[in-house]
Amino acid sequence: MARPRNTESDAAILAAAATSLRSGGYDALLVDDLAKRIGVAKTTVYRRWPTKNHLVASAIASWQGEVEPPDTGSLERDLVAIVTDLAELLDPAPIRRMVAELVAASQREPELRRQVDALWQSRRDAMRQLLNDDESPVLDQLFGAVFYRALVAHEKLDADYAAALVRSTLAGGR
Amino acid sequence: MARPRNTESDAAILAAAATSLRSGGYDALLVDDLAKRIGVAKTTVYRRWPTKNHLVASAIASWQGEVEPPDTGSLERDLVAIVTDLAELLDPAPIRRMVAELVAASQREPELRRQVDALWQSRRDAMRQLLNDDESPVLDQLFGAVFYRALVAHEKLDADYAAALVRSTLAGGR
Amino acid sequence: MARPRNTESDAAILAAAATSLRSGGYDALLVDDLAKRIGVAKTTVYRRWPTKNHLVASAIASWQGEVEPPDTGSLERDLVAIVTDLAELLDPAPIRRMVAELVAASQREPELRRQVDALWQSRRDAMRQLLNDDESPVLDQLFGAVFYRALVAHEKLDADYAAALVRSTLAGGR
Amino acid sequence: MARPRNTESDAAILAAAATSLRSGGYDALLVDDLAKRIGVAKTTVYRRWPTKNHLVASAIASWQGEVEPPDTGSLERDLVAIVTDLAELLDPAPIRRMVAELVAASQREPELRRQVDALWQSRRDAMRQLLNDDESPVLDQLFGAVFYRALVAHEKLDADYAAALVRSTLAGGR
DNA sequence: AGCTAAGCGAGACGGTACGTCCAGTCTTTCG
DNA sequence: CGAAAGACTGGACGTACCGTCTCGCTTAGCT
Repeated sequence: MARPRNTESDAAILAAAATSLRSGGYDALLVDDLAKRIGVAKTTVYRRWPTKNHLVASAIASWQGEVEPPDTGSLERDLVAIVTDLAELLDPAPIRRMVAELVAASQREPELRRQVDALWQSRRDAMRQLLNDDESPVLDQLFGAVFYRALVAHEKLDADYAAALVRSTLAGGR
Repeated sequence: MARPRNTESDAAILAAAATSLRSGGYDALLVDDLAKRIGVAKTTVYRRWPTKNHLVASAIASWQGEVEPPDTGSLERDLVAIVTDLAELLDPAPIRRMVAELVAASQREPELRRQVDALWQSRRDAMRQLLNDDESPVLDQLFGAVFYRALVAHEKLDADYAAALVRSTLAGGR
Repeated sequence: MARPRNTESDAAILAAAATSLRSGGYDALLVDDLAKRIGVAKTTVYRRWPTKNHLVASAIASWQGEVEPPDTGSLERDLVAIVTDLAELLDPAPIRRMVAELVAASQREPELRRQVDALWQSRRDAMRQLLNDDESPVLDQLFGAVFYRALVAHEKLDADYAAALVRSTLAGGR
Repeated sequence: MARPRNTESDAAILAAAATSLRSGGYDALLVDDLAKRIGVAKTTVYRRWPTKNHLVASAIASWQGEVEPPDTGSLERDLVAIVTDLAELLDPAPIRRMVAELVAASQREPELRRQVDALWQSRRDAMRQLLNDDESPVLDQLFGAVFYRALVAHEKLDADYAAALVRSTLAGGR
């Protein structure tokens, strides 16, 4: 019944936030600047996201399309598809940096956690469906390895690695 | 001729920093508070560490216990020992929070990265030695799964999980 | 031809405004709160009064009846009647506070000035009529003394003072 | 033992505050601008005065000139001197505006009141001494008339008026 | 009876200050 | 020179409140 929120503002803010994040990471996103840049009042930002952190979470979530569960007929090929997609997503340094910030922020703020978790949800769903086992640690092994190389080991992530990882996981270590 | 530095201050600062980090992570460590709490001038802190980040790095480095490579005669038992150790280390929420902060900070600041990496080095070395293969993704699968559950999936980490993870990794998924 | 304004809203708004003003003065009157409290839209307030200041002026004016020029047959008694009335009006601290705000606001905003001036007009008219002299500073002396004690000197204002003031003014100082 | 406060900053801040107040009254004094203008961090201002209001109070207190009690041998001439001085002080519109703001603010904040009262103190003292009567309403009549014309009646204040006012006050109305 | 202009509740919006928080640097005095 | 104390710069954050705007709905009164 009241004046509806301007959905263009939502989009503009998210877009601007994403741009800032990509360019210089978390610290490059200044709420004041962002608002000024897109011609919106700071209050309009804070009405939508109570905190810079919340905005960051949304910005990332927004730039992430849904992931379709692959269906190549082969479990291995399907797994490779999913893992490769994630690996290539997490390879660029700016992305690693931001994902790391998000992971940290999601430990601090429960609200944010939900949004960040949602980021990976479709990938998890696709994987669970393929594995057909709700308990198997295989999901952790595959996704974990990718995150681990991105955030902890600082190693390269590409299609070759993804393939090797899936192969190793399916075959077992000795 | 000049007054020597008070080495007790070094220790006190590191200890206080570690305490803060454990309790609330990176953001809970405020240089001002820390100095006041232990009765030291802020300058005394900054004379030793040029930056909060450097201090954090030192604090972490100081508390990293060396991990002895186990030798039970069985590869699986050895792996379970290492993985269980890490899993139990990363189970408590405050630790997760802080590790997440460190991971994020280490993406921001290259200097910090080296120190944070050093934190896990002895575990990596032990694992590499057991695996006897510098390229195998198995290390990523094991450590990655543990970090993943701690930081991304927010799931429990205990000895049972560690054992199941090792078993799954060695046996292979199907 | 169009829907008429709801006159009950006028009254409710004025009443609520007066209450706020009495309780905590100018700063205690928040248009948002006021509207919410009485279940009226902010626009309904602003349709009637273009500004918080205008509303404040009306609120005060509304609670102030017209002042009848007294006619006791004696100039002194008439003057005492008028001055006592004003003095007793301006004695309570909340009123002083608000009058002070109005005086200040009327310096800022010419529009408001007219309304605030109107507040005192009937008293000025009555006085002028009694004095029968458009130039005499006596009006300033009488009204001025009362305002001065209320706003600048922070001294008591009661019937006794009013009588003494009139006496002194008529008699002259020495 | 610690670094002492920079007393020049105190003075510079007060001077800048006074300038702002004179130019446009209370609302023209913006803490941010002020700090920027004199090359000081906002925190340096807030370290000294917890609030804009406190700063305003100090600024006013700092600029109050002492008034010497005149001694011409004639009561009337002495009174005219004092009243003329005040009248000419309060004639310019910007001053009226600011005085009105101060009067209002001093009703709001007790701390401020003391400082604002001090502004007029030496004039009151001089007047009391001349009148030689602690109770006489004559002081209220004279000062009150001037303030009244400045703040309520919006009428001219000059030496002629001051003389007429003193004459009227001494002679009595009728 | 329907059309229309305005009132209304709800709340978004632009704008502008305010006061707070912290990192890192600088300055003073003492030992 | 080292250390304690704390002032200082600098810059972002989130809050508060004003006055305007835009919805969708309601209510006269004119045709």
